[in-house]
Amino acid sequence: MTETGPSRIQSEKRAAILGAALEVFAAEGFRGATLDRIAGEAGLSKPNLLYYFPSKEEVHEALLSGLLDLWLAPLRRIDPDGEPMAELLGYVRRKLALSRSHPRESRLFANEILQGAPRIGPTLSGALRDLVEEKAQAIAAWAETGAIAPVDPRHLIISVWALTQHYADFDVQVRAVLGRDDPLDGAEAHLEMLFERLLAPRA
Amino acid sequence: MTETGPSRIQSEKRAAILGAALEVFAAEGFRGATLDRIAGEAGLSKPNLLYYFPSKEEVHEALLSGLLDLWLAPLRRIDPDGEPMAELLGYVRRKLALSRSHPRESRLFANEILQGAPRIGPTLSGALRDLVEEKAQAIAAWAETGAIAPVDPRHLIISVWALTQHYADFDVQVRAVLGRDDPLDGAEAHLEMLFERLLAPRA
DNA sequence: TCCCGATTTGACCAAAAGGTCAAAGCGACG
DNA sequence: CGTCGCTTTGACCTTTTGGTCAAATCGGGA
Repeated sequence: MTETGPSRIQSEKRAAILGAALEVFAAEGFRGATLDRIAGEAGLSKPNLLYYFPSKEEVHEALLSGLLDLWLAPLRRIDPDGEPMAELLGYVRRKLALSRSHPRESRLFANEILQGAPRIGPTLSGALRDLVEEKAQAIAAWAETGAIAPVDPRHLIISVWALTQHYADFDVQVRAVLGRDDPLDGAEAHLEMLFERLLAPRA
Repeated sequence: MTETGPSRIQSEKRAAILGAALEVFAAEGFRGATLDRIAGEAGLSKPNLLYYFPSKEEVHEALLSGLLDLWLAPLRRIDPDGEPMAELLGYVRRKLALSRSHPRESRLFANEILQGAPRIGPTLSGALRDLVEEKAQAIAAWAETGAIAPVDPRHLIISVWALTQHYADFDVQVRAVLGRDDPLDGAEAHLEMLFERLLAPRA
């Protein structure tokens, strides 16, 4: 009964495929991506790719599952018992860091949402909604005590998503406007200031 | 030499095609969209569509050209000689209104940028960049006089884009979280407040 | 070294998709 | 009401693409 995990070559090839697929799906969307291109970028042939994943759909699925977890981790780490301002600014910082470190994941997610979330729709109105509701409660409580200025907690969260993800998803446009090497540098200071001003308790 | 414009039927069919194409390109991206679907949605056959436009590329091109103009109109209307706070809040309001009235255009644009702006790339680093630079100057001047709080003008503009477009592009996600009929209603108040707090002159 | 299962590949298939074309249909104007 | 040009269509072509399969190759343990 010795459970044999996937062989070394299995994990390596599967990882290579997922890496290439992330690149291609993020850049072209699901329908625009081709197995040939993914296989080529992963350094193997199409039939070989199909040996590791039964279909294009399943490759995509493998990427998407788990993505939401990664994506929501920063929000999840908000601690209702922490110092409100620090918690929220920390959230913004973590989310922006994620955009910088995982731009392809961001674009993969953006593609899925843009297309109407055909594959993760249910999760959105399930787990996602629940998590947002939970954290919104905490934020609302903070606002009530006056620890932060009054805000609509849900729209606040949406604002964090919009502002941080934009730098990854609209990278080319941001670069065209800023013409800088790493636009994320300036973004960090800007966003920190933005949320400080937005949330600073009123006198 | 009586110039005969396009016949009534010509304009009608071309408009129908562009409408359908906007819908499909926005939802599926360029490569994901098919001529059959566009033709079907426009109420004609594929060869008939090809009678009005020489190729899929040209349909897409027709949509994209002019889109940037529409998209940048709100920014263009910022008046350097106007009242700073009113100008900027007016800009936000106009941009959000555009997201509400033209969600498909927003998604078409998002798709193009996500895919690396293969078709409007040059315009981005040309006309777009120039316009942003021009308006950034005005905003910087306002900040200098203390009429608004100090901000990085370019990142401010990017923030407006991110926040307003997000409501159109990520519509399904926003709806999943808010569960409301029209999320844009709450958004307007929220964004107005956000930018007021961000830009209100310091004491 | 030999063997057997894991891995890889070239050839192939069917469906989808962009595009062409000649012929048929239609409509406005003389 | 007949004609001529604008419009529409079905049939067809080629390329691309997701996927299959049998055969070949590889690689590590006995």
